[in-house]
Amino acid sequence: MIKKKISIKDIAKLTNTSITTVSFVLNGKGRISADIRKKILDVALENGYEPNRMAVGLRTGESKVIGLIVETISGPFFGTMAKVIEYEAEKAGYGVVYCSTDNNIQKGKNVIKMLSNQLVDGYIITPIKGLEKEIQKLISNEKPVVLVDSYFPGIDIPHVLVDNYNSVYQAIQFLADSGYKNIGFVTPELDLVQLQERLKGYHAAIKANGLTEDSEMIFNLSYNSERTEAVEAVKDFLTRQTKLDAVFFSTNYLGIIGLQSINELKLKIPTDLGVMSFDDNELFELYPPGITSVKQPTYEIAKSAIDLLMSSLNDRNFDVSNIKLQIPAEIIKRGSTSSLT
Amino acid sequence: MIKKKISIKDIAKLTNTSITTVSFVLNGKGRISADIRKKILDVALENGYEPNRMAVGLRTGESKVIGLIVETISGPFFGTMAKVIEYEAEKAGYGVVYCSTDNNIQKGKNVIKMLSNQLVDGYIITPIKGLEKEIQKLISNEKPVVLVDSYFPGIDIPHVLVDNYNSVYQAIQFLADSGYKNIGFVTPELDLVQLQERLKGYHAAIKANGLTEDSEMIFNLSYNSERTEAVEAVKDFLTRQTKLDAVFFSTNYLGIIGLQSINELKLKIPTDLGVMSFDDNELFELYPPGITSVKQPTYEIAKSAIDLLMSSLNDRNFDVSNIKLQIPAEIIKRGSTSSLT
DNA sequence: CACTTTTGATAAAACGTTTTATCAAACCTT
DNA sequence: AAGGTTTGATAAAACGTTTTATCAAAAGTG
Repeated sequence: MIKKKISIKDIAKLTNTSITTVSFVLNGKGRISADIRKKILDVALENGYEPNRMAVGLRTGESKVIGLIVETISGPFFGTMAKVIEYEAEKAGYGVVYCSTDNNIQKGKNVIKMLSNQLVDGYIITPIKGLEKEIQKLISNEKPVVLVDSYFPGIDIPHVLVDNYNSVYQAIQFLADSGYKNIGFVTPELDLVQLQERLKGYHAAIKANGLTEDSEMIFNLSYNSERTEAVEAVKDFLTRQTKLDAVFFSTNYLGIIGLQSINELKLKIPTDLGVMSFDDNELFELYPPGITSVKQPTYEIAKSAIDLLMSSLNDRNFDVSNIKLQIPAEIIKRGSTSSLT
Repeated sequence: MIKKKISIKDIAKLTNTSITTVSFVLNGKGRISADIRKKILDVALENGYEPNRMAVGLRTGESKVIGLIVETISGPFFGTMAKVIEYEAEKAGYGVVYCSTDNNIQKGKNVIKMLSNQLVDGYIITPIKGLEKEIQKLISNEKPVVLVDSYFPGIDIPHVLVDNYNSVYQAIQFLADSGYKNIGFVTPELDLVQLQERLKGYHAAIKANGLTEDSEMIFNLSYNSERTEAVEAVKDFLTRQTKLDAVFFSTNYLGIIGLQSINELKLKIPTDLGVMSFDDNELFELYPPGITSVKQPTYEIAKSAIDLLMSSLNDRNFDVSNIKLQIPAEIIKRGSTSSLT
């Protein structure tokens, strides 16, 4: 019952032709008469022929697989990202492999090494500091790379991400317009450009609106802490900074931590405290009274990234190294920021 | 600057040995003297040699990649699943490719076809009706398969999933013990065994506790409806069935829809209505007053599945076809089911 | 010392493709 | 009809491994 996979050689035998002829027909190359062509195509279809990817890969040096290296494989950002990329890749005849770095440099290096053994034709990567060399090596080995969600300042690698600075600026502006005066900022203690830019956006908007500036109102949360510890830390921050009338969480994960903290402190949103978070999610939509958020254009980011990658894959001397997209975010207004109404 | 990848042949040349010798040393096979061995190893390390997976795959017929085919690539079930499998696979020197079926038979077939071209050595699949033939073909082609989350009744393919029947039975039992008498059941109109078993568990527990039995209290929600439609449908159901004092949602997704419906109807949980859902998630934890849920042992399921797959991969004539694991779930008790306190 | 056995190393085939170079036959030219 | 050109088909090499079969030299045997 074990049916051996049929090969190009078998088809040649079955049709009294040569391997070359079969290959030509199947790939639409060479010049083969219509009747032989038909005969071969028929036999191939009949026997459900599928080329051996390994052999093709070995011969052509292409795997028709792209690698998606992401910070963490759970999370809504990854979800849509993966879906879009999978869909687009499939249309172009590519498969997708996913890997996660978990914000760990060593793991990132391993993952890249593993994928780079001719396993993958191109990469979409959410980069983290420390991986600059490895990623540049990929590029110098002719493997196209597109970064998403972050980038390496000063290094010319194409990337596409949300406009962190301006979206946070507008978020804080929105809070200011809503009447908040003392706006706190909670951010993870991670050395990532995108976080720094969010912070810059915050600073700029605070200054521009003449709101309270106080470094005490900015809280750097240690990234490694357990969830419960993190909640405690945020609670601690919120109880210390009693003057706050609103708080902005710079990441999705932190926003959730924040909600839990606020809930445990029995603070009322938005009357005791206005709340806004970066990166929308389902919880923010449903959690009463609805949490105002900065919604990343995840679909657009993913789509641009895969399009970019496909372009470099299809046209090897199409220089993409200077393509740097920053896509505006959308502010989703919900009940958590309307203390005045 | 483009450094060509070094091959076994290059190493042979560099060390004045033969290809065979290098291969033997690198794979710990054959018998090679210690000094030659050292020389080869040194050169290999120095030049960062990595075998060409394509060539190895072509020669050995193994790709060292396993395929994970899942219903949907977002969602918390997939998240942990992927993480565990990735981790365990990597330990054993395997990579992982992910694909989703989106509950669509045709897409499932495509995905399997794509992976089966010698691209993948083994599969972990969340099966859907209609894929029986394709999956059996994989097995008869010597590719190990482990099903998760569901299975094909009457077909001997190893699988591991939560004990749907008993966990829902216990859930309803818990609701009964909490004093609820008129318990509704909302389930997607999908022809999946696991859903049928959840429904059976419901029926059995209702009967065993002498609670109100009424087919009107069971609501089959059309799966294809848009989210807003789904919410309207559930709202409609809840307003029609005024006698309900509690409702059980048979899937995570439905639980969320349910929460939104209940919220829009301005019903109070748990005083107006007790709420419980299958499959825990972050929203249920944080959404006030906390939603009681049946928490799937996702980690255990994933771990068992990958262990099983690895066993069949490592020992080809180890018969796993009769391994059928049903792992108990845990009931997470929260505020949504305590109207009496 | 003449032989068998063990040791250490290798040549060569095979895996299934793609592609280049080649070639005979058929078709045009004039 | 001789030369040139197009057409249709193929042989063979190559991609980078693994593995079987082979073999010379070294070591063991009586």
